[in-house]
Amino acid sequence: MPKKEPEVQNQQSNQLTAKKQDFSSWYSQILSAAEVIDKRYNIKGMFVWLPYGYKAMLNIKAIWDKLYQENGIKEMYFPLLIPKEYAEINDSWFKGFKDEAFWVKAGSEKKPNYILRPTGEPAMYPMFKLWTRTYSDLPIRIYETVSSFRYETKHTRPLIRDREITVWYEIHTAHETKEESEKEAKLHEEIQKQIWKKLAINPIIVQKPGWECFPGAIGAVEFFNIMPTGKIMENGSINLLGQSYSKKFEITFKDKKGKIQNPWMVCTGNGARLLAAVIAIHGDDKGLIIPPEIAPVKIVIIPIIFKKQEKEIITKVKQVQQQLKKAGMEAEADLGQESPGSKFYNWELKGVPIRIEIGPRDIKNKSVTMVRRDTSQKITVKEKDIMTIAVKTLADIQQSLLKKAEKLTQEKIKKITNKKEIKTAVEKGFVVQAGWCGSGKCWDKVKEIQEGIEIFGSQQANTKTTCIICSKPCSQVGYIGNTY
RNA sequence: GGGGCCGUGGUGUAGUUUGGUUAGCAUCUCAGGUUCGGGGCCUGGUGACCCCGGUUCAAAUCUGGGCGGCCCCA
Repeated sequence: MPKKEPEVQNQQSNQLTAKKQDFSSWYSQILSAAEVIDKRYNIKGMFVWLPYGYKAMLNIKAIWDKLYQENGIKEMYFPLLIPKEYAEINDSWFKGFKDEAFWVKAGSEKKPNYILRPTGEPAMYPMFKLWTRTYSDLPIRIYETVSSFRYETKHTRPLIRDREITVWYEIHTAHETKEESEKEAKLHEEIQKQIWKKLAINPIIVQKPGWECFPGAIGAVEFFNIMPTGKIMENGSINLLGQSYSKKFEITFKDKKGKIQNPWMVCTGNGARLLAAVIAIHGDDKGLIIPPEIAPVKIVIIPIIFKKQEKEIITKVKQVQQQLKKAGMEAEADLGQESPGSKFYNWELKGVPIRIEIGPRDIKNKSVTMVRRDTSQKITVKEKDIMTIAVKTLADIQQSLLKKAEKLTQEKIKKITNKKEIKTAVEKGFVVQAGWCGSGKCWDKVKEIQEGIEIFGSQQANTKTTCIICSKPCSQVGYIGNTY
């Protein structure tokens, strides 16, 4: 039996593994250390959301709720159980999911008759069929936030690939015309861009190759993040379903001329991966860095207590907290017994954007000490200026996080023109951008380079270019990388 | 689908090769005291060998099976 290697990076249990050294370990440790989730629930791929992490997630949910509802998309709720007969309507769907679904058996039944929803279509579309009779019943534009369940045998990773996909929203719409559905899809692209802005992340937005879309779909736009490892993570897609699903599920309407038609459909969705991206992209060796727009606690106030002035200091801490709270800012005062240094470390782990320290020195000067989580910059702020400076600093943190994330992404994209360079570039942790003619032939050739490497999407090129594989002139670029 | 590694207090681990003392350490937690401008210190306390068999005077250690976790390859 080989002797176990001592875990060097874990000698001090309070210390995170360096993010650059081993991203996987860092990610895993930080989820527990920052109290995002508790992974010890005894089903692979399922975990417990802890209050702090769940609040961050729900703050993201609040963003999508607001944006979708403002745009007239209504929230609904469908049952988690899908009856077998609904699932069987779409045979290709059923074939794909029946072995990777959780089947549910009622007490006395011999065989399971229900599936825990792996996706929403078979729960929703039979109802769409009932609701749709004439063109005036359209459009249908609805969404729900719900869990999805997939019995994945591949290895799971919290918030990224789970067996219960939690806090997941999915939007389904049905329209009279193709044009209308395309307009809807465009709207969703804009809405998702706005969500990403609140997360201070700039994703790569690409057109998905047709053959990679849902069967029968006519196209899809996908959002990707480049992870610190250089691997790419799909993070949201907008699918133009065409009429394939409405035909399968026999959703029909009478148009203005009385002719029976199938509506054009769009679906899109996302969930906890949004938070995973925030954690993975903004976090550093000290812990999380949560963008102010979604931070569960925006400001933490820590008293620096000296015996003689204890009361005075605590009073001021509470006073400042009240002042911030009145202005609608989530501020927490940490009055615990640990030493200040220990509190600093803990709140940095949790990624609270601003820390305010109040000690004897501050009392004397009628000021507070303010520290930014992202830059560790420390400033002294006069008491009367706390609000203004805090608001300004939070906005500034949001901005500079976005800039930093954008820079990181750009640095990881390598533009190349020689196909021989693809493999080495990807192995070095780059995402490759190169001309691509759009053909399946050349797509296959890229896939053949190495297991895992593929063109995951394309964009219109700024200038004319040539395909990296077949050298034909073309006007689009493909993104090549190693998928998560 | 194929292969490898591993299950010890809440967490991270030592001990397993060669069976044998009260299962060690750190951290967390609890009580008390003393501290407090970057993980303070002292004293005391609670808490563990994944499950079921087998071998043996004796099993965390060897062995069979189960369950669970991690990793690699297709």
